[in-house]
Amino acid sequence: MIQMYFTPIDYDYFDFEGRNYARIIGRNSEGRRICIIDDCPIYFWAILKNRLKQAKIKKLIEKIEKIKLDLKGRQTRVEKVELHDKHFLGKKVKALKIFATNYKDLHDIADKLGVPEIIKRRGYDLGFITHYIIEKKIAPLCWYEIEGEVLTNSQEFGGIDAAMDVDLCINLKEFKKIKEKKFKPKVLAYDIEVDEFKIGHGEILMVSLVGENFKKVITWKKIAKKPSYVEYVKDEEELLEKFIACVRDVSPDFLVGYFSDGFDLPYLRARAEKLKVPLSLGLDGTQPKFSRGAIMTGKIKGIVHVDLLRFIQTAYAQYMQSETLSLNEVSKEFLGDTKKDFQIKHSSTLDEKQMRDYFEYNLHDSVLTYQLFEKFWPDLLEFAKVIQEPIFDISRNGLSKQVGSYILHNLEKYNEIPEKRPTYDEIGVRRQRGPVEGAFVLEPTPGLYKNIALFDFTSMHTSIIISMNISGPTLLEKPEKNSNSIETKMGKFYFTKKPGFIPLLLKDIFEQRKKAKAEYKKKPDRITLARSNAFKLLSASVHGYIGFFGARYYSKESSASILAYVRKFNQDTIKNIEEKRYKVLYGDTDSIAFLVDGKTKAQINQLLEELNSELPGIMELELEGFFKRGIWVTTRGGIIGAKKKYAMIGKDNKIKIRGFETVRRDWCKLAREVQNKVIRLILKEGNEKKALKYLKGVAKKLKNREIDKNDLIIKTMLKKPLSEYRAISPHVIAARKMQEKNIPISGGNLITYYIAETRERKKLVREKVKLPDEKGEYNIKYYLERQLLPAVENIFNIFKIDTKEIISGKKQMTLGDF
DNA sequence: ATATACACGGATCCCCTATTTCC
DNA sequence: GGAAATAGGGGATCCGTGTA
Repeated sequence: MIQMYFTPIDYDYFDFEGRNYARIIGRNSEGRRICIIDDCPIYFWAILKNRLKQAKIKKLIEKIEKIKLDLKGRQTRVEKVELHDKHFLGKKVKALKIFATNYKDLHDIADKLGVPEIIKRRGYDLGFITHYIIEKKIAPLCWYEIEGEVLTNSQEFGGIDAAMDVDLCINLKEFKKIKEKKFKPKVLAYDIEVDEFKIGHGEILMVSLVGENFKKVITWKKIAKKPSYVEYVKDEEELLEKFIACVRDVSPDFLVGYFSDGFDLPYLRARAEKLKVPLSLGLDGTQPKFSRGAIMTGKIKGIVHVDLLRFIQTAYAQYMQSETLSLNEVSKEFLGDTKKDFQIKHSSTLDEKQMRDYFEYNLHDSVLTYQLFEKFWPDLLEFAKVIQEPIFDISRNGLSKQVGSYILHNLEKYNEIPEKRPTYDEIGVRRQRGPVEGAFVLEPTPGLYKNIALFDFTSMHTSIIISMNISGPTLLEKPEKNSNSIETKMGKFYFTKKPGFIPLLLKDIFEQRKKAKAEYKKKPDRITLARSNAFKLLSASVHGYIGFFGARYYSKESSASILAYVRKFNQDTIKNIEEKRYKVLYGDTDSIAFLVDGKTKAQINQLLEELNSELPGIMELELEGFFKRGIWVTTRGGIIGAKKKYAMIGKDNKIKIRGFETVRRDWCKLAREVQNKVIRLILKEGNEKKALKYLKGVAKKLKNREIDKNDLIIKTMLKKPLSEYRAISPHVIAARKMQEKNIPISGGNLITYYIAETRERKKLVREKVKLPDEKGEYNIKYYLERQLLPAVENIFNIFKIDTKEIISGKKQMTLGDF
């Protein structure tokens, strides 16, 4: 027997003699790599019909206990059956806990239970790892004092210890959770360079590897003076072998790439296959396994393969400034560093110096990836600990999956049996029912306003779910007295006031977030911040989860009700503010902007307090801030006020711009910058004259072809494969042109192009599209009339200035000379 | 494949009518 | 003179990208 402190990092499982065993790879407190083997009770639930007689239940149990199955070359049987008092969807039920030998057979056993006494069968679709973590509570990256039997050259489990490249293999006997210990994971970042982008179609030229005190570029492209970090190999075959040897040598906990699920790892595999080099990266010598599906996922046994891009996509993208999630932009935002400048060309055309730059470039990509991982590690760590799923999944799962996992791991507190995943057909039906009515947006009156106050509801959807106790299980079938009710387009819905487990769970998330936030304020550090963010993201996603057709706890009625409350509280509050004789300018979902109108700060706070006193439960309205000026414009060509488009300037001169072309990446830089400057000039001084003068200057430059073509590039995302486009828009044409030039194009590519002059008169914009490096002159008419003017004309319209006339020079200026 | 709805606005698509062109 | 081609207007639709 051996005893040690241990933290789990990666989980998988195997079958031995028909039984499931979890295999957990982790580290002990000395930093040694440990593999522990453990099992857990395997069972699912059969929910019984109401008021079954004891004798009948007993008979049923006896019958079930006799079930034996022989499938997939494996014998399986029910080992025992217990009767339990449980909850299902918030209701008390009697349920049978049916134990069996193999998790994979639970579904088949459940299929054998089609008897009238059993109304539902649940809990067989969680996945073994999730089931195991729930059952044993050995959660990722927590710390445990473990006790077990060392496996050395033992025949137990088919000689597993000999196959695994770890320091120690232990058959777990006892464990208990202990206080957190410091843990610094071993990380290796990697990146490959190739000549042909299509997976496996070209040779791998080089691969870089970066770890702590470790920097290497492996290549067979040889030059005269090689940098010290470069290591030569004979050919591509040897490059693969060397790469594998390096990974095995460093033996990292995490092998990290950027877009490596979609590119680097599949490329390595494809080349390895072609050259018949086994890509044995796994700790047991196995090759990476790729899951099918639109997005490929590469899994390496024992080493957690992390594609950072995917984690950033789900957990961070919505809070980021970057326009794309390219390694370059993300590094700039989070590290203040960028990729090395290097124009990638076919390697055969590169001279010695360029090749040296290429090495440097390749290495630096891994350096950035390594540093980004360090940056995001606290977030990955806290997410994994909060949600209790392995980092491999945490780093790839979308928000619905994360919320779903969190719920599953916390059901036991409420004695709940898990609901099943919807079937494919059920999802189809749910999707067909269409969307529910969303939030309310108040139409603004266009204009420039002074002294504005902004209120907003704190975590509005979340606080409504909690305060009004909304969820599928708390929805009442029939109206009841003393319940919460709300009118929606789908009908009137009633929710019990007896707290349901989903609102309670959400309340718990909400409170834990508050706690983490307070902790962070007291002692700001990366970990408490990450924890706070994890709870924040989780709590903000629950409403989306409830309305998501793939969710276990999907409830369209609940989603409709939440949104109906959102509208109601916002509209009622607007009415209340107006009744107090304030002029409300604008409101969107959970916010309300209104004129201060000479009132003092204390009076506004008094108003806030009054409004808050009428709100139920934990709902709260807060003062977001005071603003010196704000502008709202009309819709294009219309007279009505445009929603989701405004700009305000705070007391601190900080400018908040929402929805305007300035913040949209599918407008050219010139239009965006000019609009931004115009907005700033107007907000800062409340005077449009300077802005107009500035605009005139830019228009003149544009007409004289003095504008840099780079400022006129339009960027648009290709969102799907080229062939799927029904409307052939300019960016589709640009993408086709790129394809003709053998630049690989796929959904997710940011397409750049500009609009050029053409010899003949062409009607459609798409006929004037040119790629940035294509020769041509920019189309003055297009950029004037379709970019520059549209971006600012609505703003000047507020001041009754018609920019069209001024720019085209058809009419004398009405504002005097400047 | 998958958190939700609302909203703007460019560009094309598509149908219609009026006008021009062609034989 | 009549059919076919073309232009253009305007609403519908597609598409991308924001706000919340």
